Amino acid sequence: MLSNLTFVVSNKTCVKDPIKSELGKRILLESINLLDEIGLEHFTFRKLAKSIGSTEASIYRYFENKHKLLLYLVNWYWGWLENKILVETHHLRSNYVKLETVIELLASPIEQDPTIEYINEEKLYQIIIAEGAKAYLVKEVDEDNSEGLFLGYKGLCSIIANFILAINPKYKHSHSLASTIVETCHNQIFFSQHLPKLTDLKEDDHSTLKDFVLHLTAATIH
Amino acid sequence: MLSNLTFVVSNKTCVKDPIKSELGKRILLESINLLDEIGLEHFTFRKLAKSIGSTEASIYRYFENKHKLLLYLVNWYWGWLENKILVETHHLRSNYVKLETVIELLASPIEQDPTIEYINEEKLYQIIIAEGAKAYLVKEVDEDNSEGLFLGYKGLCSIIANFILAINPKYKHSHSLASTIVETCHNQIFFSQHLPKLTDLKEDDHSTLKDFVLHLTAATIH
Amino acid sequence: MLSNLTFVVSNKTCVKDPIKSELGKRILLESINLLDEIGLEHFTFRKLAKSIGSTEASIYRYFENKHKLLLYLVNWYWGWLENKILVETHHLRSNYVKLETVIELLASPIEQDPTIEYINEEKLYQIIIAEGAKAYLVKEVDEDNSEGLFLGYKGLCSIIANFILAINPKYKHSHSLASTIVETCHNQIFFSQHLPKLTDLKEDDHSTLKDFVLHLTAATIH
Amino acid sequence: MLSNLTFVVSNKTCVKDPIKSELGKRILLESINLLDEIGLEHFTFRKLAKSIGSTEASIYRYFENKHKLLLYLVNWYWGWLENKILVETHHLRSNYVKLETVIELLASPIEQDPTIEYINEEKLYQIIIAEGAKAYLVKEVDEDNSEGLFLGYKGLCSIIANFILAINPKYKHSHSLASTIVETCHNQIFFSQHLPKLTDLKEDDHSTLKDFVLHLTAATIH
DNA sequence: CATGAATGAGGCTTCATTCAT
DNA sequence: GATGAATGAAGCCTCATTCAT
Repeated sequence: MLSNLTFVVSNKTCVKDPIKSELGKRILLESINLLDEIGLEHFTFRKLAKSIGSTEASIYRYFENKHKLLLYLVNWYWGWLENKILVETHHLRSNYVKLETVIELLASPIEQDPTIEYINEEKLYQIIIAEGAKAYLVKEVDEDNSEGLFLGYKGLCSIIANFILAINPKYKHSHSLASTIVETCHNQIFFSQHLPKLTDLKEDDHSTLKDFVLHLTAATIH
Repeated sequence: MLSNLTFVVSNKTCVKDPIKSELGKRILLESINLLDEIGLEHFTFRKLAKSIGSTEASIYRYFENKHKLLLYLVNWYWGWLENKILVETHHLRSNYVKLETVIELLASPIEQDPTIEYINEEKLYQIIIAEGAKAYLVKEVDEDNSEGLFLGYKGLCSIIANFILAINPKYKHSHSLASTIVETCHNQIFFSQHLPKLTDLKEDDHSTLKDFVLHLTAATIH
Repeated sequence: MLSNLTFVVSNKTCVKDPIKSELGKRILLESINLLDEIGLEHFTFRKLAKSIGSTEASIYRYFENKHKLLLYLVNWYWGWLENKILVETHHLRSNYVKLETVIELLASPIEQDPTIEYINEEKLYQIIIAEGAKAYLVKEVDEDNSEGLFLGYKGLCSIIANFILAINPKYKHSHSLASTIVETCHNQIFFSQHLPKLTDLKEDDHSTLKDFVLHLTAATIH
Repeated sequence: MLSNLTFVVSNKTCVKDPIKSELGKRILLESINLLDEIGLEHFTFRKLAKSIGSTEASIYRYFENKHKLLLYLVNWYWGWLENKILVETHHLRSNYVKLETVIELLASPIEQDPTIEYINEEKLYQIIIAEGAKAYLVKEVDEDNSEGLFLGYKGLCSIIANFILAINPKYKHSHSLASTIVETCHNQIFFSQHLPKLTDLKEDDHSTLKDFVLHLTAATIH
């Protein structure tokens, strides 16, 4: 059986892999806390350094800048999700149930994994929702892309697209639908939290989210 | 008949309405150029001041900060769109055709309006796509929301949701679907430009986008 | 008659002309003090700001970086010298006496000009000797040159070269000799101060310097 | 007969002689590459460490700082030149021809010596021209001098001065002329490469340089 | 109303160096 | 002897903002 840890984050996002040292793990832990607390715009390496009781220079040994740090976290999430999807679907027969499982996973908060003490999954999920799009909504997107920094997202969409095509091989927009599903899951939760007029979900109502996305997906494919 | 100019941008976004003075219009014109060129993160009032041949202090007379300026532009777009939708749909009988018209408008670039010389619609559309989400993906979203800075987006979604409900009054997720349509139109174009693996559209292929979103919407409602 | 002030420093070296404001003049005054005291390598805008009781940001309104500030000072010197040469030679008949006058000026410290209170000529002269060459001995020299930042030096050499050619129109290396004269005057004083084994001058012996350079020049031309 | 290798670099410039280990030689090799490529101001031990695939700490075992490293290289050049001069002149009878030989050597690029694989003579020559003066144009010059870090230059000038005096024992400025010859050879090449208005040489025209300096020297002595 | 001048604060980044292995 | 990790200090620069005119 596949384990929860069968994934690695693209190391192009970091100068040095943070999970390989105590300081690195503290950087991850505290950057998640801080990003969740103050948001990407207010987040600085200075503040992060202070909150981990270290220095900016030390953080620079791990990440070039805060954008790369965000990309690391976002890639971690994509990797975690892809892995989770594979683990939860590989034994399933029905393609439809597979896709349902994917949407279930996407529409739910990440589960806590007590064996990984340097990632707070709950907060990371909030960061993905509130800051995730900023990983690609930057002028440097093409450059980042050519460095392979979005492979995680692409991999994830590719898997979802394949599930879609397994159900309906003639559907023309499998990749678009896949990315729409992913983005919608995040957006609708954000709207439920902050702009309720833009959604029908109650705050953090993952169950309704799942209904909405599942229905939308199923209807669209057929 | 409704005119193209029957909308006003919420003046909470600005200290002083920029369209009421020459300098204000130059601020709008050049901020669109600059945002399109360098992106929100690299955009500063200093650079803007330089490119309009004025000073930062002068810009502060119009906008508190760059976030408010972005909100102004985004609201302008939402207002323009709402107005355009009303103009283009009020004479239509079929609710389905009305919704189709909305998606057509959302999936197309803004048309140039030669009578408004201080807005470059083409560039503004690019800004909406690349920076629009940053208008709400900020820690200050609740504060901004309570100041009414997202009324434009809400109004737009409300109209779309009403069209949806007119077709199928029993559909449970009209607002979620409305915001999903809007976001998807922007995201898919961005992906087509920068992350093609996440979409099936060719770069800026608005026609395919329309097909994708229209089919998704129609299937979902029924 | 020509006045002492018939020269302007190329304004490409500064963002804003420092002699046009009180703060600007204080920047000049104190940068000369500080450069003389601690040398270019140890000189920073932070230290300069502290010594003028202002901030780095304020200094940046005048000079892009310390290299540009050095170029400003060096250009001031070149301009001063060119002007001085013109003033002191234009009434002379003998070409030989003209050249002699030039060398006399080059081999002597700048005179104090009590009307210019923001330049300490004595210290500036020391800076030229100890740091002047660093104005061009940089990787950015070609870029700086194409921006016209060395026009002062070129103008000075051109004048000297013309005096040389007036004496011996057939001399093939007038520009090389001109720049050699200038560089030698500075180098020999530096050596007399710090590396006496490399010169025959006693420390700051401008009289012997003049003899040396004058003889070298005269012998070479004929 | 004197060999090409009868010289040692003053070991005061280094903590540990780099030619005595593989890493040391790599440090020399790559520091020459890097200095030539990016210049002294942009050169750091961090960059050097990266380009030799080692660490800053390792470089500190050889050199205290980049200034000492520059002094090492400059001394290597002075030592090489002194040695070369002795080798090429000791068999000559005519004092004039000896001086001519010296100028020929000074005015020519260093020859490649295939037996010394850790020094790229061609690049070192460029470094001498562009950075050499910075070895002494520093606030620490007196300190460095009292540690004997300029013995190489002094030795070189002493030899040249002796040749001058052998031709004309009554010439008063033999050391000044010697250092002027050395500096002029470097300056004129630099000017020919970057500030052509300050010289009559075509770029890297060592032949004309030789003519210029030889004539200047000969005329001055007599 | 618009602008020019100035600046406090802090962002981002690198340097030079040390310590432990 | 060489290296990997860490960091204090500082460098360089820009931002957002205010004040006086």
